[in-house]
Amino acid sequence: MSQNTTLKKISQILDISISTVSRALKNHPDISERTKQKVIELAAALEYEPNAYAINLRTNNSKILGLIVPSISYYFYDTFISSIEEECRKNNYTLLILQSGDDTETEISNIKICRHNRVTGVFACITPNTKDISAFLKLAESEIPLIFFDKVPPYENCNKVCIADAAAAKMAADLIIQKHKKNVLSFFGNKSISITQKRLPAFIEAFEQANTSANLDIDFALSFEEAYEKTLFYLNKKNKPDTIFCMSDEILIGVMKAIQQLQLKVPENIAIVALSNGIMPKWYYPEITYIETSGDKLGRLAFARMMECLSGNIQPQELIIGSMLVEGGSI
Amino acid sequence: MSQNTTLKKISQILDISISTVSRALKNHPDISERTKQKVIELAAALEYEPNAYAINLRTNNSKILGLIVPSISYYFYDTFISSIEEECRKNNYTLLILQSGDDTETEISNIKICRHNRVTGVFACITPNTKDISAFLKLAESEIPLIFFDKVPPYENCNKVCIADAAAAKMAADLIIQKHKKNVLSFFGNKSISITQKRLPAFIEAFEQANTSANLDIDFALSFEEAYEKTLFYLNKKNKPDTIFCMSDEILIGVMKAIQQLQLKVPENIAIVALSNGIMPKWYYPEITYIETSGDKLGRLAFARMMECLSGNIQPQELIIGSMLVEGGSI
DNA sequence: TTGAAAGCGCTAACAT
DNA sequence: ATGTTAGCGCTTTCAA
Repeated sequence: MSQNTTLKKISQILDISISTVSRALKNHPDISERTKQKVIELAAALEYEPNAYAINLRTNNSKILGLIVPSISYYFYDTFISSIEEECRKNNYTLLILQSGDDTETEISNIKICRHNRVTGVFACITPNTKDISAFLKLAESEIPLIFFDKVPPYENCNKVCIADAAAAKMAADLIIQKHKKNVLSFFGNKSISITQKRLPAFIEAFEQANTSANLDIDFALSFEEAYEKTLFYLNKKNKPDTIFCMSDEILIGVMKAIQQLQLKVPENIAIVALSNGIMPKWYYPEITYIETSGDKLGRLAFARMMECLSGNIQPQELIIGSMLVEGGSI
Repeated sequence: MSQNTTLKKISQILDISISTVSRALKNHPDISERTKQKVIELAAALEYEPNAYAINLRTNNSKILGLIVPSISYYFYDTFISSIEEECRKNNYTLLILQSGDDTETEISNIKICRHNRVTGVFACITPNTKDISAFLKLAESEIPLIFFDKVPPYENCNKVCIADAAAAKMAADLIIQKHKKNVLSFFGNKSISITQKRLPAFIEAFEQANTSANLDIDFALSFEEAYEKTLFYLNKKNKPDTIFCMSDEILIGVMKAIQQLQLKVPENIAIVALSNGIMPKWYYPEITYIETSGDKLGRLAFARMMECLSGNIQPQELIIGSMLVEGGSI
């Protein structure tokens, strides 16, 4: 029933024109109070629901925002997504969430879905395999505001919203140094993604500047399984690490599995420091000490930037959000 | 640019009528090959993208499916969502994912968003707090197919797609009995949700039927924190359990945190069995033995059922999907 | 084989 | 304060 109530129907019942009904429902000042009331009442009674498609066809404003992300779950994005969702709800936008799953073809297809649904703007976090971002840039050319977040392309001329990757990595390194750790194993993610490219050098530089005698091993893991395998390997060596740094939750999971297997005590036998949005660190005992890379704050910032773009402030900008140390008991 | 290409524009350039262009693009048999080719080429060159809003306004078919779920991440739903997404992509549907976050108001607002965007159908998993499902049922009254999945309401006359909750719980119980466990602690989730109501009695019944001398403790945990606290409590008792059953991933996380804290060896000191979609059990060492409640298969089934509803097979049905034992090393 | 025309539901400029 | 009208982009019936 609510599906069929239209302005026309209301206007016929009330024997007034369609435009009067339209105006009454929008609380237009021209319309008399009496008419307004009649219309609003009837609309409520008939459960009138404006036809979003007609509105968009007419106004060219879908009030849908697209969100393209490698994966919805487990790691960083869930808090980001939740905060964007909340903002959308507050501001009467519909959020269209699309997972690309590390697959560039699906990513392209997701961009098409955004176009097809004529989204008002797009939030995008690129997959580790994304080299060619021309399909994304075309959105921006079509005047669809585009905001990259977290894993962003190495391209200057676009909107980006990132956490302070370098600063966070440095904080982690400084913490480890300050605790006088002597043999540090640090795991980073895919070398070709922006966050690794920012975190890794900052981490190394912090150690160099500290002028410490600590040994620093750097390795990479692209999945939790790989982090697990490699951790086992390192912890079975003669000169085994006293500290492991995990660039991401994914890595943390693998490292912790290996530590469980070897029955090491944290932090007595091995110290752990991670970069995380803070959900998984609480799943372990002792809770993991981490540098918070807040998806929540990042989401709010991205949304605010989107609103700015939509209201005309189009100059590409890169925004950075700070992070902070959250102490668990793992170091 | 692609934003502005319309049938009209193409028709003007080619000096033919709009309807001919429309037909040519749809490969309508009436149109000559020559015309078709010309049109298709030009459309490609101008990056023509059909206006979904105009189509929907005309045809009343949005090809958007809504998915309303308590939470996108961490636990069961991600595999379910991914498989639905894949089916949608294959079948040219857009999936609108909406999180309710255990909040009934947000859930209602999500239903409204579905209506507003005139979705073709809705998949819904209700929150633990949802008592009143009338807003959902109204969708079905408006002839929007509605398929509940996983956590479904206690209401006969609607479509449901569930895992074999009772059978899965029985499998877990049988496994524990067969391993001659003597002191079993079992954690269940919120008593007011359907899956608990199905799993709990089946679990208990399996023990009763087995006529074992084993002691069975039943308790409930609504969050991973609660599972953690309660596990600590039970494991510090004199007569401590030799086995813990976890009804969900959420509970498993809490239980495992307590086990880490107490430095118990799995399965020597304590055995674990869970119900899970299989992602988290692999995060622990030894990997957790679980009864698979496959979100993936459930998603495919739900989608297939949706397509059936859309093609007219509207009789409410409850579909159940089997589960199976996946051995880890935790019992 | 192609074109003309109506209409989906709505908004907004232009009457009155 | 209210009505008339045109048109957003598309599909589809009817006509040629």
